[in-house]
Amino acid sequence: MNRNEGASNGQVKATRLSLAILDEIRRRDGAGVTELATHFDCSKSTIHSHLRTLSDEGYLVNGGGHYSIGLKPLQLGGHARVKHQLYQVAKDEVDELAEETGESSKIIVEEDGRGVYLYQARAKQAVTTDSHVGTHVYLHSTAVGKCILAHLDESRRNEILDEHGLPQVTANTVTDRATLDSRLDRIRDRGVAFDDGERIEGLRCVAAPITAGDEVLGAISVSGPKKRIDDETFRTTLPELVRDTARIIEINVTYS
Amino acid sequence: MNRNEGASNGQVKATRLSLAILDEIRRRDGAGVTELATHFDCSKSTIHSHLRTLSDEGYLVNGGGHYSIGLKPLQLGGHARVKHQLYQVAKDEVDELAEETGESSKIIVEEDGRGVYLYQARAKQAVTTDSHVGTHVYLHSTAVGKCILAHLDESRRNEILDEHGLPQVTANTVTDRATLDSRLDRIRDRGVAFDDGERIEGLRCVAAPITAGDEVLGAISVSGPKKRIDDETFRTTLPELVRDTARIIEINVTYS
DNA sequence: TTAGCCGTTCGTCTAGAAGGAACGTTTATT
DNA sequence: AATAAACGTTCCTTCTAGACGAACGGCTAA
Repeated sequence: MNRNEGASNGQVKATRLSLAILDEIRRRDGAGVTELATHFDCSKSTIHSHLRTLSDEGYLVNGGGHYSIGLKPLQLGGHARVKHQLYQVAKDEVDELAEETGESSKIIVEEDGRGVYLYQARAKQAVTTDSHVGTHVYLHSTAVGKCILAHLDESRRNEILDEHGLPQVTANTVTDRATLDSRLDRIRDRGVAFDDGERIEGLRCVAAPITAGDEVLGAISVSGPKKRIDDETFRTTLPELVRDTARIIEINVTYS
Repeated sequence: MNRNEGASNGQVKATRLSLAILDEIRRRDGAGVTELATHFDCSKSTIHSHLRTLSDEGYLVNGGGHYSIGLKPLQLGGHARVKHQLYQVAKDEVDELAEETGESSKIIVEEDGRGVYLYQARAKQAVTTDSHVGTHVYLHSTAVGKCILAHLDESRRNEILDEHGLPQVTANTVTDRATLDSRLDRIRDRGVAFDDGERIEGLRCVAAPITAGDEVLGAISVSGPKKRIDDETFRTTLPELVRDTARIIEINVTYS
């Protein structure tokens, strides 16, 4: 009957469906029983019992038959974040970076071959983008992601790039493996990475990796609109600032 | 035949267990199969299949048999937060409040009769407390909570207080219903609430509710150590500042 | 008023969740 | 070094409870 993929052995099918429902509701920004039943090709009653359970536990909120994400995940996520070493040692520095530059500054870590924003500090005039805490992005299409890619060991890097490929996000996204490799080389040399509208049109970003020994913990970045970040700032001022901040964070890591 | 017990009707038991496991791992700050099997009084293999599923979906990370909370919940939580009206209109104001006062400033909303921190802005010298984004607190033991209680309709307020009671958190916590009621009256009169070490010893907090029409959306606060917030600041300066900021946020709500 | 769509509830059936025992490692003890 | 204890993990069997389809009640629109 159900032609599920073979990789789901020794797992709890009901939980899988519950979590898949959560994710679908996030993607749709809220949903109802019928549309979810259609999407997952199963009965309304099945979906309903899952929704009821998830609502009861605070993972969903039910607004007259329309279900949307509740605040319970925020408790778990907040916990995971606070316990994350990089968050503890980098948050204050990233706050300062945002304040000094007047732009948006972020901490990102790798998970399952993609990048996750751990934290975002926004100065008042900073642009609001679609990226908020918890957002997943492709590693090859952002400066922060390329920092991480550059410092992963080769086998892991190949694994990730094979799995996710190099999807084109904007006109400027690097979609060629050779080009990407040469960029990663330069990132390793310089200690900073650039993104000139590769993920979001008109958005420039400068990033630096945070390493401990031979392991990369994540990366930090400053990003803002092209019209406000001129070439001089983009190529000289910001790289120095971001690189220096990354060094301070690495020292924090060592003594924490 | 059907063993339906208590309040768990028409719900998915496997999902309930999965979510209970997540919460227990959060409380324990990571756990292993055996201790969880003991805690839930069920077989190791059952726990294991749940853990495997949750890890596979990114809700947990498995570090050599020790499981801890993953970053996937951060994605859901971040989404829920960004979609929350109060976060959108209050974040910038709360950032400013933290900067002006040099203390910690928060946004809180009510969920299931308890308070949830939606956002926290910390100035550099601000104290680090146990409360981070997503933390749940009792409404009667914080200034922000009392703001919300004061502006809920009476039936809902009674419902909440009956369900959770008035547990004593510190020596200063209000545990008497009559005392609480008179404080709530004063909060309604003044538009601000105070907390002088009622939740955390030595921590003072000033809060103001955010209302829209007759509905309370949540509350904002500034909190800091008693030694830094003198009586004058605590009773006059901060209340005015917090109240004014709340008014601005309420205007933002109206025009959003 | 009626038709159609929605979320919700109910009772049945069998898929799959739960349990127990055994395995392979790792860590502590003698 | 040998042994024991404890852990996470796997396998297989049993019967619980998750999935289903049909029916219900509430809502909106024609």
